[in-house]
Amino acid sequence: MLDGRNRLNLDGQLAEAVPEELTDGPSPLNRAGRRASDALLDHLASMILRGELITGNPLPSERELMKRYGVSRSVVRETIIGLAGRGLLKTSPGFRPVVNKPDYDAALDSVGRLVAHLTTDEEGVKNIFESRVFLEASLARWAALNARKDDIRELEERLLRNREAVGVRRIFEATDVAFHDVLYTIPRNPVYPAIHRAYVDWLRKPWSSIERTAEIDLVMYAGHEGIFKAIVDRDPDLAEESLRRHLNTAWEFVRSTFDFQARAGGTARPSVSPSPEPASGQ
Amino acid sequence: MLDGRNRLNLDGQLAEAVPEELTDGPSPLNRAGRRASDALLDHLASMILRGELITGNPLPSERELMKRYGVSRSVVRETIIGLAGRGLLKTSPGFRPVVNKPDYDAALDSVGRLVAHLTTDEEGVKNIFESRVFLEASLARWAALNARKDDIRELEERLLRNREAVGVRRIFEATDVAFHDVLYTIPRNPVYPAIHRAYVDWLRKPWSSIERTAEIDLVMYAGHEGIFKAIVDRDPDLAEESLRRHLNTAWEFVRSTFDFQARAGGTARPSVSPSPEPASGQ
DNA sequence: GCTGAATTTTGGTCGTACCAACGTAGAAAT
DNA sequence: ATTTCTACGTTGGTACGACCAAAATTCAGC
Repeated sequence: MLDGRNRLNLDGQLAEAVPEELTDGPSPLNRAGRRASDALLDHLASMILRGELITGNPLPSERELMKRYGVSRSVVRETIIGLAGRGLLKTSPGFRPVVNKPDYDAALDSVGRLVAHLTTDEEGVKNIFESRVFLEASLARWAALNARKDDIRELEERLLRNREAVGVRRIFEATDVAFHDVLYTIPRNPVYPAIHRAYVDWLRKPWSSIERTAEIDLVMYAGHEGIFKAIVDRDPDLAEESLRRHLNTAWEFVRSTFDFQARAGGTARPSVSPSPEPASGQ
Repeated sequence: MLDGRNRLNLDGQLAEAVPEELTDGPSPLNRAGRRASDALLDHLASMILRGELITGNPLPSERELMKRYGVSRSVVRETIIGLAGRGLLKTSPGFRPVVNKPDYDAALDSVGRLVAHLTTDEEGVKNIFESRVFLEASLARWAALNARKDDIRELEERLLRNREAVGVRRIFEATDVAFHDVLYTIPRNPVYPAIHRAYVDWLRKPWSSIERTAEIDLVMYAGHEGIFKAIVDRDPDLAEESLRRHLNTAWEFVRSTFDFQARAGGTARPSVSPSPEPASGQ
């Protein structure tokens, strides 16, 4: 029996919470051109957001849902896809969708998919990167002014780890990110760490394509050290300045990679397809 | 006639751009558990982002698409829903989906749907608001250091308009937003104005529920004036400080509204169904 | 008890069918 | 000839049934 296992905790709730929209009459267009899948979507979305569907649990099977709500499988599937698109479900082909209550991370993540396309040209990456420098510089300033002792201890520790990783690409990158991350946690607002993860994610591609040598790592590390010292010295202007300089240096490396890749894939549409040729069959 | 109207310009392109994934073999699961709708989605997404599908134009009919790509209607529909979820299409029941190339605004907008749920409690609003204060304070500092003459002229003009609107709720709010908006445009990075619109959007609900009197408007205006003067005087610290103080004052008003509204919540649908009754069956 | 084969369930896709809302085109009326 | 009305085709929304292959589950055999 699979009674209490992969059935979520919605055996009861669902049954009665079924919106009238989904149960009224035969099955034609539900009132006012509202899609059945939209109604179901709203319903499930609401359940997820209210915590009635536990995060991490799989959704009931599609066939179960269609029985439960009296809709066709098409509707169920479209609903699921819609929810997934909104970040309320994680789907992977062949598996049950998993409930994914959104937090700041999920929110940023959903932008990510769009931002991804904005970061295909240098212009887009530059805009994003610039905003990052701006924010992070402010965070550095804030840190210099407000960091607690344990914040500084954490910063120092991660700085050390970064030092030790010089020359070891993967680890250096990780410790690099980890160091910067402290800056985002100091204000103790969950929004910032989420933003940081988002930045790292968005800029990962161009970032990871930059050259890496022990010398370059050392330059980067030196930047971190400078930032750290300025914060320890409680010098906001210097902290900001150091961080700006550090990230701008990094940007130079990133930018240099664009001179290469910026070949075929221009910004607008040089478009590989030579001409639309409106004449074809049809 | 409907010849060149609601057919987009993709008669030619589509035909040849069809990815092999969608054409190979009979029709079982396309390689590696990849959903056909995902493949189609990527394909269309790419076309939209590359401008091959013109923004504002309707997509071809579903039946047309299924013929074109050799997939079933289910796949086409699921693709469309997926694209809509990503903000690449605007759909309204009964009408053809409309191409909607995303920009920073659209990106932020897609987060909005998720953020909306995070702003239902004071905690969430506070986090968001705090991040706004932080960013805007930095922008004020930046403005004090780098604003051009015409930036300052613009700022002054909007400050005046704001002054004139004291006491006239709707107009005051608009000019208020307009004033702040200048700060976001000064760095000349399209990301910031988008962020501002997003903030305004997210915080609109709690914001618009605050009390409004001529006196309060005057306090707000005074805040704007202080910020403006600090920027004109090229005093970054004062500019930042003024802005912080200004927004924190506003926050006090916002916060006071939570003591009231924190009743039923009433985000989406006041919903006829009174309560989910978390204790039923199972 | 644990591994592996047999079986059931489930997601992915297809195809067909029906409804209601439009829009078009042709027929009918002015 | 212009307008009006009606029949028909198209389109999006939904339902149902059928397959396949990959999971999940069960069961047999070691």
